[in-house]
Amino acid sequence: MVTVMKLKGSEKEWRKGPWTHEEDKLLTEYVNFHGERNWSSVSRFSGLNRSGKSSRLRWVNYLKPGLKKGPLTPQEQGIIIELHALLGNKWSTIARYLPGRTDNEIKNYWRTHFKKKDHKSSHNKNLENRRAKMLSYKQQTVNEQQPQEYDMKSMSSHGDTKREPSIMTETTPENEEHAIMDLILQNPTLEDQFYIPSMYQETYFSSVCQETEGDDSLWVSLWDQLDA
DNA sequence: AAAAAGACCAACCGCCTTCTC
DNA sequence: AGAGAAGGCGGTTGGTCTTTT
Repeated sequence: MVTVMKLKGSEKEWRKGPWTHEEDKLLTEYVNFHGERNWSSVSRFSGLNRSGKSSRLRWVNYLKPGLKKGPLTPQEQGIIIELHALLGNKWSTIARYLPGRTDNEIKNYWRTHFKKKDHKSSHNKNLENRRAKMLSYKQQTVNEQQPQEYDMKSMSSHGDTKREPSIMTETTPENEEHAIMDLILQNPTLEDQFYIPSMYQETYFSSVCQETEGDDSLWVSLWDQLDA
């Protein structure tokens, strides 16, 4: 059901609820002409009665060219699980490593498949241990390198325009984690390949996924095998 | 066949950060 | 420097479809 929202302190009433084809068309025309910015101007220039926030969300999650439709591949699922183990609920960060997938999609996937199931006893503990091991191990490696050797070139390779060079030189925990992740992806050591099998052993991993499709115990047993 | 439960996903909300003036 | 606006993000909700009982 579509409703109309009245904003506090404003006479403007925004339409809410599912988007129509006509609205999608208007929004697409607006973005094609004005680019992905000035979302608050969408209603003024396009005739849409949607808030800027709503318009941006619709574009980013549904209309933007290059978005992949359809179910996540076993490969993508594996990457999500492993990046979540490393990064936690940083959905937008995880999405940067999965071109064509949105943070909302990844978040929905995670909630549907894993959130409700409490694997804390074994699965989650293994993930936490792995994350700690990897960060500790890679931190050592990063500290031994010049920062410019890994930070910016890896950022650009992932199409990440948000992180600027000046920001990357700062040693915030988030930047360090990104740098570690990028370093792992670009220069995998044998140990990395052991810890992140889905990223380096495609054939092995997808065959396992196909054999055990739909079985969440795969991940528990996989971690157990690796930890053995 | 029908009701209940589960799965999936689009969209909204509120908070935080960044930008602009 | 600071206030307000805009953008971005994670959490949550609610509707629809599918599966199970």
